[in-house]
Amino acid sequence: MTAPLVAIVGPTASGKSALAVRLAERLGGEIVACDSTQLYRGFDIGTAKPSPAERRAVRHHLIDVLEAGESATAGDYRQRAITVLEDLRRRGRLPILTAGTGLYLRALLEGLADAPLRSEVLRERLRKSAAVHPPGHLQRILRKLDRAAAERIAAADEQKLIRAIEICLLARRPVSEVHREGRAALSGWRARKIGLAPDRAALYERIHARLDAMLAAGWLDEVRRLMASGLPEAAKPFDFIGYGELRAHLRGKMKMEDAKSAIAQATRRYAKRQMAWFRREPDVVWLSGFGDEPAIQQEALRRLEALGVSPGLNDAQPRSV
RNA sequence: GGACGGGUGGGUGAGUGGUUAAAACCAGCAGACUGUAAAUCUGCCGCUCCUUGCGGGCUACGGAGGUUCGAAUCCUCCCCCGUCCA
Repeated sequence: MTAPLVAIVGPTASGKSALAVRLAERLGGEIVACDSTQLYRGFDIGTAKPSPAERRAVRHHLIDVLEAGESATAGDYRQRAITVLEDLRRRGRLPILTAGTGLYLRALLEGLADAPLRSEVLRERLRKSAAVHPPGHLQRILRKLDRAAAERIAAADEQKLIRAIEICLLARRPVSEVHREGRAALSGWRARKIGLAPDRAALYERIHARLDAMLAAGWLDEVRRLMASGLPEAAKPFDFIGYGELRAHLRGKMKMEDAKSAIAQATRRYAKRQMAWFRREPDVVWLSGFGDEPAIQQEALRRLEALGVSPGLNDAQPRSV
């Protein structure tokens, strides 16, 4: 017995939240954020969390579930999401994922390999060792552990090399082998994916307009408050787009004008990376427009209906597995 | 009017006779990515042709001439910008 699940994918500022709310109201659904930044409590404006009004209108999940000091992982996200999905299934509600973080969506839908969790101790050792050795050190280590994996990862990609070495060492066998054993895809659900693909120039305009709106909504005060709250300097969410720049500005290290253009630029690049990722996502029904446009919302509803997702039917559709 | 300094590819900016379509950085474009993913990394980045090659042709370092086998690099004049002196 499988039930439908809707996933809305698309770049930042493409209107995923607005579309999700609309679909949830029409289809009897609840929203499950699939976004690595909205997980964090307190970082609200810059991560473009759904508005209080939207959150009142429709129930949202997996927003504000972590403290700033904690750090999210794809595996952890998957666990939490599965728990939420089971709850929705029990209550006969349609899950609507708003997916900005491609890796998390993939981790949920396709699963992750049964690989060891990250070890901060080991990572720290590797990082230190890389710092005192000539370039290419990590790749040489990985080459000894797993030649194929070493060839796939660029010598400069310290982050991925460390993860690969970590898996080899902790699992006591090559990463390639661990990955080859496959991953446990999500079962019991049929994912129906809607992709938002607005015109590039229009998207960039939205990004700029949204940045102004975020600042007008008090983003800077939010950052000031977060800084004053005693969070560690290195807290993960300060790496999110905008938070670092605004913090630098508040410390007098960056002019507001420069901070703004840096934020806009980082956001545009982020949007591009999201588009590159989602282009490869299988079985996406692409709509060329923004999720808050009525025409796009109508089209999304039509297409979902064609895929067997309709109002009132979601908990009643018999399915052969 | 005079004395210097400077004008380089979308931007910043190296380069002072040949291995230079021109360093580097930024921007831009494309891409990779199975536990940091709003992260991390890679490629391309004057135009054009093809047999896609450490391939051919064309255009390019303010403008016009000149020197030279060869010039972004040297010379002459002109234009523009900056600083200083009148």
